[in-house]
Order: sequence, then structure tokens, then C-alpha cells
Amino acid sequence: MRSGRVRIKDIAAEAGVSVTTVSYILNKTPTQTFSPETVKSVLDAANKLGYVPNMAAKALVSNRSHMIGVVIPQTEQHREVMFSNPFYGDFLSSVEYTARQNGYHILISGTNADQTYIGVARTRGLDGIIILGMYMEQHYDEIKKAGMPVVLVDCYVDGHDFNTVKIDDLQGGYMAAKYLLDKGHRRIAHVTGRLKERGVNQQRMYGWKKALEEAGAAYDRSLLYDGEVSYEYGVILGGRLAESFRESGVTAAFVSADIMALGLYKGLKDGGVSVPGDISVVSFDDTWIAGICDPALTVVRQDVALKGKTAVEAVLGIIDGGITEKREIILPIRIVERGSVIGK
Amino acid sequence: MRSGRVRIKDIAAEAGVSVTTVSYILNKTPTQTFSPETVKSVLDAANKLGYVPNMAAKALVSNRSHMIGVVIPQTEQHREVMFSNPFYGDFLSSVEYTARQNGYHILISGTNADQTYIGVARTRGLDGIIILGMYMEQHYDEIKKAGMPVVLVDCYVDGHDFNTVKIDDLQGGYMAAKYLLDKGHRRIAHVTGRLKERGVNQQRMYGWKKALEEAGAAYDRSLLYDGEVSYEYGVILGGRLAESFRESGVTAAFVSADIMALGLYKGLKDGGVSVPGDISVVSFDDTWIAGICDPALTVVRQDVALKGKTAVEAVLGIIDGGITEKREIILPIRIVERGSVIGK
DNA sequence: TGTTATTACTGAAACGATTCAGTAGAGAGC
DNA sequence: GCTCTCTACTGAATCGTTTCAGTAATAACA
Repeated sequence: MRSGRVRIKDIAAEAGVSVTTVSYILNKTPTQTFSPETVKSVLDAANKLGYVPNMAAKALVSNRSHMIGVVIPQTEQHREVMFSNPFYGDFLSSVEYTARQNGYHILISGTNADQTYIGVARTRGLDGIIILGMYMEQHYDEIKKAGMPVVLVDCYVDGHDFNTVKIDDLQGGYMAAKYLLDKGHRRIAHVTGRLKERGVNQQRMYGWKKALEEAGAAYDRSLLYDGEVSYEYGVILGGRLAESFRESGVTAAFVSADIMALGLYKGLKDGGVSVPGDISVVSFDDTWIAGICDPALTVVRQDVALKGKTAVEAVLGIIDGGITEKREIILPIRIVERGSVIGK
Repeated sequence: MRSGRVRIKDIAAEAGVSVTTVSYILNKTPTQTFSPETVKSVLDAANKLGYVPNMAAKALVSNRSHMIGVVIPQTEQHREVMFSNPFYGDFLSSVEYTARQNGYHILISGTNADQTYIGVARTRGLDGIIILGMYMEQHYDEIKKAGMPVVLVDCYVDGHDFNTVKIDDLQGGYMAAKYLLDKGHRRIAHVTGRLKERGVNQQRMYGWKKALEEAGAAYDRSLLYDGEVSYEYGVILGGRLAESFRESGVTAAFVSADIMALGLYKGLKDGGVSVPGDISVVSFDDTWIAGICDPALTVVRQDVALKGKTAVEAVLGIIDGGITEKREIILPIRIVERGSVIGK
């Protein structure tokens, strides 16, 4: 049943040339020249026999797996990779596509206790890795030592010399709050998650705070709603916001992720608070769900697909040797106005 | 900078034993016995040197890559793998997790014109593949010939002898329509996509039709709304449904995917038709978005995570040689009542 | 004491590619 | 006719494992 594997050796026999010749011709090695007839006979033989290269053998000798790893955060309660998070989904679609266009495959993996991702990466011989939003000081040395091309996405840990792709999250938070301030809002809550971690949310919060302070608008701890970046926490925090709605005087909220914003909608609605009637909402990211809720979310938009593409190109740039110096790529963001904000 | 790779040979030298011994000890080969001291010295040496196995070499000699491929449908307009589709996202999370628990990694890939997935699978030496919802008669022979462990998920093409994991989609459609009929609805539209393809949607439609016919309820072509399985098409079809709402007498709709149901909500709302006030909606799948819309969707629920887990276990069963006969696994479904249906 | 098992370990051939370091023959230049 | 350069091609080592087929030494059995 199992089709006996065709090897380069079989092609060589069929075409009456050496294994070396077949390898050179199949790989179109530019430094080697062959007569058109030889080329044709090798190609024909390969075709006729149904040759399929063996990546394991290629990888072993060339030390190139043509795979890049993608590390996606997991939380403790969530032992699975969160493909369903729209941000990760959009990002991965783009990463997979760009990699594939360049002849690479991606190996997505969460990490578990007994295996660090870098261990997997070395075992699998990954050519490079893209690490998404990891709070990774503890892994820094290990990664460094592995000497593997690495691109960090959305990483705010410093003291490393890895290449980075990100947006200006502080500026994004600032834009969001400024936008609401310009619309006449004065008490603007911020709904976010994992604020203690040195990540994008912390930056967005700083931006929000900065805008409030600059405008001389009230800023106090009670305006800050911190939880997890999830729909469920959006609901919870929305509930809290609704509860204190009357006395707090809050008229707008800046939410640091679309998925939380949807939860917030639900929490507010259940608490009898309407969007944007009672509270205007600005969200962040502009994943595909931002457009499908009601009212559609006004957001600070980042191009997640571009981010994925850029990350792949960056890691490929290191792998192929072009890029050697440390580089930080900051992608643009902008406000996209939809229906979740009204002026005050 | 780059840490010189540690090989088994280096461990052997360090521990003063042969390469063979190291290999056996590291792999805990059950047929081989060694003295405790030897075992310890090898393990210590491996640890001290920071040994990381080389999967490419392992794969080359053992013909096992410990990777399984996952094929996710792409459409023509969508050249990227649709991670963002909640169904695929939920499925992949589960597949990745289950695979990882079993020491496997998954290779997700779309296909492009010049490379069939099976070609990738053979080149990469994948140990097995999970094919999701593919209308794959044209690939049947190729896959068959590759002699690779395959599990088909949600596949309704017959004449093959591959293992299959699915639900009873016809029964699911029947349940949805029956549920609405029992609630007193008589004119029940069906909103779906890619009906011409021999896939799950066709089956669900047959089930819907069967229930209508059994109940002696009206069934005519005008009740059928066919498009693509996407949010956008949900909006379009919702718009059409809203347009003809007054004269059609439709009071309920059975939608064949959550993502379309969300679109339908939007289309109906824009057309001035309310859910469930004017039209009750039953959706299908129960992905994470089914609970977050308003009103939350009453759905025919399938356990997508279980489906992913089952698919991985099935393919692992073939790989490890346990399962050889053709098997068809049908997972259970049930109605989950939420807020999108009212009685008539 | 001689045969047979058992334990602990090893040598070397694979696996399927790549690529360095050639070689043989033809043509050019003088 | 001699060297030199090119073109077209090849032999063999190498990548890091696994695993078959041993071997030598000791223990068990008759």
C-alpha cells in the first residue's frame, strides 16, 4: 500500500547521472552548470518517479528546518493556545500566510511546565521564533544563549537586544483618551487587564493617564478597572462600572481590547447603562469583532495582519542574514470612528 | 555566540560509554538494560552538557516526525487560513492542546496553487493529517496513495475508507427545525452557505427540510437563503430576509453557523426586524460568540473542543497502530436554549 | 566442567539529503 | 604542443540519530 519512498538516488539511477548532479539540478544551485539534456532527463525522471523531497534529511544536513515558531501567550486558567482570541486569530492568519508565501511553515505551540518553548525550538531546529507579548525577562538568558533569530511582538521588557515589532501603545492610549476628551468627556474610565505586567496594557494605561493629566481632567484610581483580557472580565467590569454609574459621573470608557469591550457592552447593558447614550466607548485593536457588535466600536486601530506580516519578514530578515543590527519597528495606528461614541 | 550543538556523541565521550548506550538510555528503550551507575553517568553528562535532541535526525532515521498536519479550508477570496473563524479557532485550540499533550506538534497550513497539502505532508514527513470539512473527492486518490494516516472531520464525501469524526448534521438540522416547530413556528427560513458543496450545510438543510415536511409545514425554495459562511453574508441574507419579512410570513430562521447568525442579527436589525420579537433564531455550533451576542443564541450545540480532541486521538490511534479498521465517530449534539427564540 | 542464559554494553550500517574538492575532456591562447 | 580556463559532471564525507547484530563477562544449570 505504502508507496515506497523515491529518493534522489532513484532519480540518479533513472536518469543515469550521479546523486550530486540530481541534487544540484533539483535545487537549481546557481554555481553549478549542466547541459540542458541532463537537466531535462533529471527533471523528467523526478517527475516520472513522483519524487518528494525529504525535509528531515534536508534539515539535518543544511541545519535549516524552514519552520518558524510562534509563541502565543497562555494564561494559567487557559492551558490551550487562545486561537479563539480574535487578536491572535487575525495575527496568526497573517503570520501563516506570509510564512507560507516564503516557503516556511509555522509551528504554533503553547508551553507547558516541563518544556520551555526554546527547548522545543532547538529540538525542532526552528529557524527562528516570533514571540507574542510575552513578559519574558525570565526567559531572556535562555533565548539569548540559544542564539536563535527572534522577533518580539508587543514586548515592553527592556534590556534585551532582540528585534521588535510593536505599535506605540502609549500613544494609542493617549489618542483614545484625547479623542474622548475632545468630544467633551471629562470623566473617562479605563477598562483593562493584567496591568501589573509590563505589557501593552500598561502602556495604554499610561497614555490614557497622560491625556487626562494634560487636559487637567480628573484622574483617580476609581476610574481604573483592571482584570483579565477576556470577554468574561469585560462583563464583570462592565457590571461594576454600571453599578457606580450614577455617582461616579463617568461618561466614557476606554477599553484596551475589543474582546473586553464586547464584555463591557454586556455588563453595562445588564446594569441598565446604554452605549453610547450613557457611556461612550473607545476600544483598541480593531479586530474583526469590533465591527460586528452594536453599536460598532470606535477604536484605536492597529493593523494586526500587517503586524503579523512584518514580524515574519523581520525574522526572515535575520535568518537570511540581511538584518543583523537590532531594530525596532513601530507600526502606525489611527482612530476609526464608528458608533460607540457621542459628544458630550 | 551560537552555542555549539551538543550531540549524543559528546555525551558518550563525557560519560565514557558508546553512542549506542547513550541513545538507549536517553530513550529509555525497554529492551535494553544498563547498570544504574551507567544510567546516572549518562544522564548527568547529558544534563551537564545541555543536550537537546535533534528531531531532524530522529525523524530521518525513525521516519517519525511527531508532527501532525491540520488542513483548514480556505476560500478563493480568502487566501489565508481562517483562524479567526470561531469554529476553526476553537477546533484548533483543542487540536493543538491534545497533540501537545501527546508529544506532537501540529503543522497548520493552507494550500496554494503549486503545492498540494499532501505534498507538504510527505515532504515534512508528517505522521498523520486531520482534514477539516474538505470537499475532497479530487484529492481522494492522492491521499490514498500517500498511505498516510488520515482523519476526516465533517466530511460527507463517500466512497472512501478514511476514518471520520463528525456529528449527525442532518439530525442537527432536524432538531433545530423541530425545536422551532414545537414552539409554534410554521414558516421557518434557513440561512446557510455553500449549499452546493457536499458538506455539513447540505446535511443540516436536509434535516431542516425533513422536519418541515414531517410537520406538514410549508417548504418552498423562497425559505432558503444560501450564500457564504461568513459574517458578511449573514448581513446580506439578513437584509433579504428583512425585506420580504412582511409578505413572507416567516417567524423563525435556522442559521447554520454562529458567525452567520451574528451577521443575520445585523441584517435584520438594519431592516427593522427584531430578534426574537419578529423572528426567532436558532443557530448551529455554539462557538464562543454564540453566548456574547444579544440576544444570546439558542443553538444546536456541538462540542468543538471534543471534536478536536477526538480527531487527534483518532489519528494518533492509527499512527500508533492500534486502529486499523475504518471507523466513524459521531459525536453528540443537543439544543442549548438561550434568548433568541420565543414561542408563537 | 561444560553448556546455556542473562546482563551490560558496543560497532557500524543505515536514514536521505548537501556540498567540498575534485576530475576528465574540450577549446582557447600563445 | 603546452598550459590554462571552462564546462559538465562525480565521489565521498557529513549531518545526528536509531537499531541490528553482535561480544565479553558473569551467573545458572545440569
